[in-house]
Amino acid sequence: MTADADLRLRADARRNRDQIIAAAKQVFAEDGPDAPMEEIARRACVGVGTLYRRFPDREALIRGVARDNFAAVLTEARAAAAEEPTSWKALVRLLSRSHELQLSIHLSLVSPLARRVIREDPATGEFRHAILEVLDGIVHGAQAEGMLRRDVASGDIAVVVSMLLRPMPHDDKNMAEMIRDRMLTILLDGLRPGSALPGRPITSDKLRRP
Amino acid sequence: MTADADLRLRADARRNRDQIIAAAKQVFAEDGPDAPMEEIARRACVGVGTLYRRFPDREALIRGVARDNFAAVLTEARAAAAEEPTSWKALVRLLSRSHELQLSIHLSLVSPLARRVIREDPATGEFRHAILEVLDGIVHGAQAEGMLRRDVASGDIAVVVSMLLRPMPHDDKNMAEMIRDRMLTILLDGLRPGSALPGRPITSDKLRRP
Amino acid sequence: MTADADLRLRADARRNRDQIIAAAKQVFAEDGPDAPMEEIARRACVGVGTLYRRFPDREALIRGVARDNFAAVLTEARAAAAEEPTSWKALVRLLSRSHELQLSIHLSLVSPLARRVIREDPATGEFRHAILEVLDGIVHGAQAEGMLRRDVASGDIAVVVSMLLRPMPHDDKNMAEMIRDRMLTILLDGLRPGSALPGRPITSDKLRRP
Amino acid sequence: MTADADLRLRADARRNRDQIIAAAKQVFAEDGPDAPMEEIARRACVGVGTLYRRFPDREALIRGVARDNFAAVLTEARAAAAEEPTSWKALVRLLSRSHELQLSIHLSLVSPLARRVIREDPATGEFRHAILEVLDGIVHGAQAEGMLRRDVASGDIAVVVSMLLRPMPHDDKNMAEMIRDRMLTILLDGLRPGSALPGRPITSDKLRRP
DNA sequence: CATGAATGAGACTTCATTCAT
DNA sequence: CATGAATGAAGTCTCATTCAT
Repeated sequence: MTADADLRLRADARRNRDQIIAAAKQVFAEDGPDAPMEEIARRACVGVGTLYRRFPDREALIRGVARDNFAAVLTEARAAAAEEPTSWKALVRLLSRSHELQLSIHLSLVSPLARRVIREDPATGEFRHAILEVLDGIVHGAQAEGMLRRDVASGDIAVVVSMLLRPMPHDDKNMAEMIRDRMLTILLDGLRPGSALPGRPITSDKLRRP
Repeated sequence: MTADADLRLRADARRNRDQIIAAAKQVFAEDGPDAPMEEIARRACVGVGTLYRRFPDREALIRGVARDNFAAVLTEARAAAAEEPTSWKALVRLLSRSHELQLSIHLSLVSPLARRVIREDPATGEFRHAILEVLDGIVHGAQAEGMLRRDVASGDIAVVVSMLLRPMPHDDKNMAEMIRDRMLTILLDGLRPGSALPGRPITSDKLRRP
Repeated sequence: MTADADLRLRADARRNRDQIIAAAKQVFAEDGPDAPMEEIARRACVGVGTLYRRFPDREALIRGVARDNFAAVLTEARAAAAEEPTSWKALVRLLSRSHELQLSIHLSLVSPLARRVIREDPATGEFRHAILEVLDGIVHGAQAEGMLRRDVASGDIAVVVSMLLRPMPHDDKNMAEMIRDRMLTILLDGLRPGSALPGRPITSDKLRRP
Repeated sequence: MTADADLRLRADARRNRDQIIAAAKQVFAEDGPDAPMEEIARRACVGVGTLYRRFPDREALIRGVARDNFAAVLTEARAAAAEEPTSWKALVRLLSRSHELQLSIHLSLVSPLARRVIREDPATGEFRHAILEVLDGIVHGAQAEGMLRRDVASGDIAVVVSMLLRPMPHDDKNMAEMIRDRMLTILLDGLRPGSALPGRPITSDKLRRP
């Protein structure tokens, strides 16, 4: 899930690195990607110095989080495709619970810096590509099953996912979850074969540079 | 549009205030609500001193922007309700073009500070309340017209609006617009009477504390 | 002696600016051009913020000091040329007491950063050019007087000055002064018409990019 | 060349030490004595830990470099005295090419820290003493030969050396060399018997605390 | 009142030094 | 012993806010 270079880290260094990524995910999610580096270091129980040794600057850290994150999403997408009996069910699963994905979306949504960093990182780009490929398969499958309207493509689905996974405007956990479920249903209803959509299907390569 | 106290401002002071709000909207939209105060002052063509005379601190400025913004949305919602021939059309109009609304949503989305400030400001709260009341009327109207599924309430619609108006994940203006149109159609399809939604309708008072 | 833009500064800002330059000269002379900015601010009796408002970063400060410094040297050179009865005496005066010059030399000697900044600043370059022009006149005059060997040019003299004005390797003030006097005499003796020098005279344009 | 204790080092440890000193010389020459320790370690192809095992802190490293350096200078001075046919020629040779010396001078010139460390290190002091003794012999010899003015002492010569060996204000290698040659000739001319110098000869003990 | 200068707290980053592996 | 990871103090710089002009 992480770059090859990291595999050669000493055990303790490796542990630190993971703690830092985990802490950064948390803090980024809570305070946005401008959160103080010290806060992240504290959360990871390391000194700032260690953080900076592993990630030379904020951009590198964002990059690190994004890669780890996209990698996790890819895993999740593959699992959904492999484990669900139908493509439509895989799609529903992806739409309902991709918590990892949420962070990436939040990140690239909120901060111009983060957006740029993510866009410019080739490794993240590859993950994105792989994810969209899996999604492509699911979309075509669901269309073949007659469950999904034929005038959408995996790019449309990516957008739907991103809409669903953005932070819901409610602080209450349960409420937020119910809201999300309702929106999911509305969207799924809207995704069934029905009236024609405007424009052309958003194919995955249209999102290459989001 | 603004609190009563402001009405007594001298003409030039008034102009300053408006310039500042306008500049702040721009800058907040571009750089988020943590943008340097000097930048906002510069854009408004006033000194920081003037900005601080009008808005004692950043929170006051955010408050000012939020009020102005919610007021504009209210105006827009009332216009839609008054001018469109059917409630359903009013709803579609609200969903398609509420650029003012976009900023509020962006603001309360992105920054914990802004979220708190908006939530805690009673004046903004009143605007929100008024907006949801108008929306209530539209929703009931559209349901009476048989165009809108009966298991949604104005709170659900507010959520739908917020989903649609968040920044779309694409830098190309046209692409972003097409994406939005497609999502709008999908959502409208999903909002037509159809399969049952999970949970209970989100009534407007459920969103009182967003 | 300072750039035009500075003339429009408010009176207090102007005073601050001058204090900062003066403090920076002192501190640079004592601790080199890597000295903490805070130290300089303290010496100038201003906050760091003020220092950074006037000079956006260390390079800008070095540049400011260099300009001020070269301007002073130019004044000194012109005074020597104008006030001394013979060119040779003007030359001797320049060689003996150009305390201002000392700092510039120290600066450009000691720190790669300072060297680069000084070299790349066009304003400083113009001062340097003007100084070398004055020196040219003095050199030619002294040669016409028969006091100065004919196989040197103003560039050579600039080098001699720089050798003399570098910090002498002794902490005792008086000792350092005596040492300098002795070296001055040795050098003046060496500069009188005598045995041929190797190479070609260093003309001022050879030092354009020192 | 180095203190006795070092002689007992195992061969590989010895090699490490030498690599470190060599790297430090390079790096000090390029970036000054404040250069990062890691940089020096990297250049020496050892870990920082090894560097710190050999030299407990930066001062110790500077001390090590200074000793090594002064030792080399002493060797060079002795060689000049022994190999040149006349004392004057030995003097000229010392003045023209003492690259080792250059570093010491650079060091003690540039950084207050280095200056203090060098001054306070007894071992370096002894080397300095020995060097000045050799120089004394050369000076007296040259005076006896009638080539050197009688009102100078070895301290004066040390100063002349230090003037000549400081970095010349020019980036072009060839130019710098030509400049140095010209200055050498001027100084040698000035050192021939001639007009009386001011002050008293700088004897070597006057430089004991430079 | 408007202006923009000054302040200083706080965030970022670097690096000397220590210490676990 | 060698290594390079971890630490945190210290320096750089930014910006919210106050205040003199």
